[in-house]
Amino acid sequence: MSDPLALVPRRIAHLDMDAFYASVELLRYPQLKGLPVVIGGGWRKEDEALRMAHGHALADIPVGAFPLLKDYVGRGVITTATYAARQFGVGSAMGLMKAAKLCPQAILLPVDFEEIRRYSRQFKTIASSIVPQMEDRGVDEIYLDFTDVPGGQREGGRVLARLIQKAVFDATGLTCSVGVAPNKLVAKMASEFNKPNGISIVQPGDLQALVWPLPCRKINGIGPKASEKLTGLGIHTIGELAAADPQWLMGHFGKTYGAWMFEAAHGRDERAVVTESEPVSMSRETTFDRDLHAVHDRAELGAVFTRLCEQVAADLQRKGYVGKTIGIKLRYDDFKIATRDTTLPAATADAARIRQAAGQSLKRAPLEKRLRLLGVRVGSLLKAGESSDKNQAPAQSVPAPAAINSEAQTGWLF
DNA sequence: AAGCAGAGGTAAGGTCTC
DNA sequence: CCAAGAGACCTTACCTCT
Repeated sequence: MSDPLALVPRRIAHLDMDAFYASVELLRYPQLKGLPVVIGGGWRKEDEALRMAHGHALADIPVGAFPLLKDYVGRGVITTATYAARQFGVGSAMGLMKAAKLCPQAILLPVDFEEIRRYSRQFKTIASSIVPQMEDRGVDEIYLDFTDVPGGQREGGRVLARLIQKAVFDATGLTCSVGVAPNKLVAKMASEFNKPNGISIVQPGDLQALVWPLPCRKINGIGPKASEKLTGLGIHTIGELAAADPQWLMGHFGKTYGAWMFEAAHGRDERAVVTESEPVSMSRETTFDRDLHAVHDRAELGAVFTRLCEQVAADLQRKGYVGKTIGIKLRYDDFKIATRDTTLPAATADAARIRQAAGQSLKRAPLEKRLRLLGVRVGSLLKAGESSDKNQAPAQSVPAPAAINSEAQTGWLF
């Protein structure tokens, strides 16, 4: 695919569904169109009531019957906000309490994961039926390789992008934005240029005009930390980053990351569109309603801990994986995070074994401060069928049976 | 016997993404 | 006094084996 001798230059598209979670809800509740709506938070009684009480005619539920952001109590964040809500300054990842101050009258709906997955599958099926080289990038995004698709080069990819947009809309009623560029990096940026329901085409020569004026943060891979550090070094735009000395960047950001940044600023990216991949880890985590203390709230914590292990075990079994690195994650009341891992001699998907190993991990973490979040992760995954035959390994860190007993003696339920 | 280099594993922390 | 959940990947440190 990424044949360097290819006669035709690559044309890569990035497709991003517009305000996906919110748009899916608007399909059910068209009466909310144009109003500030945010999706997020946890499950609440009134949400269930909303859907049950009015049952079959969702579109007839009066706007006044919907729960409002200002009435929310809890620790959730916003997953998606409609464009009307974004006018008020609320947006993804913002705490709901903070958002309620900015836009109290916004309607708040919970995420309906089943519905989201349904539409997600639907738009991906449509897109891949037109462009088979599709890379799944989560629930609302994909990359498509236009290069070898007949007509994929026409107008730089605009014709094909338009076709896909229309097909997705006809099948789902949802709009998306598409960027087409010589590679994934630039296509990803381009899909943002014309949101919502837009298409933007970037040719190699357009980099200077379209990309260089943007802040470095727009590069997928430069997050808040790196962005902040760049600003401190006097680099604000991608153009400035491109003009920086690569050696100097490597000095400040490390060899790998510094070199990558420089390449990215020049719009260079050779990554292929990857049509399939295996998961590396699976995890479950939860934030408590209130901060818990390991000693004082021992029982509550133990119950949550067991449930997380059962959930992750069920996830593994359902998807047919086993794993041997069992980890826990803690977030303390000060938001600091601690993780601990234990590697088992053999991969497992058994809740009790995961629980036991996770307990080993947890015992090694500091438990003085109050806890806000607890998580359980299983890594080093293998397909459940294939036993890990080779690499039965030194088995160094096997928790000895004695450790299990001593654990029982401590009375500490982990 | 001791030391070193390289490979590979493991553990912990951090960053980034949607 | 706000700030979810799930997952990927990177760096650093340390260990063991050869």
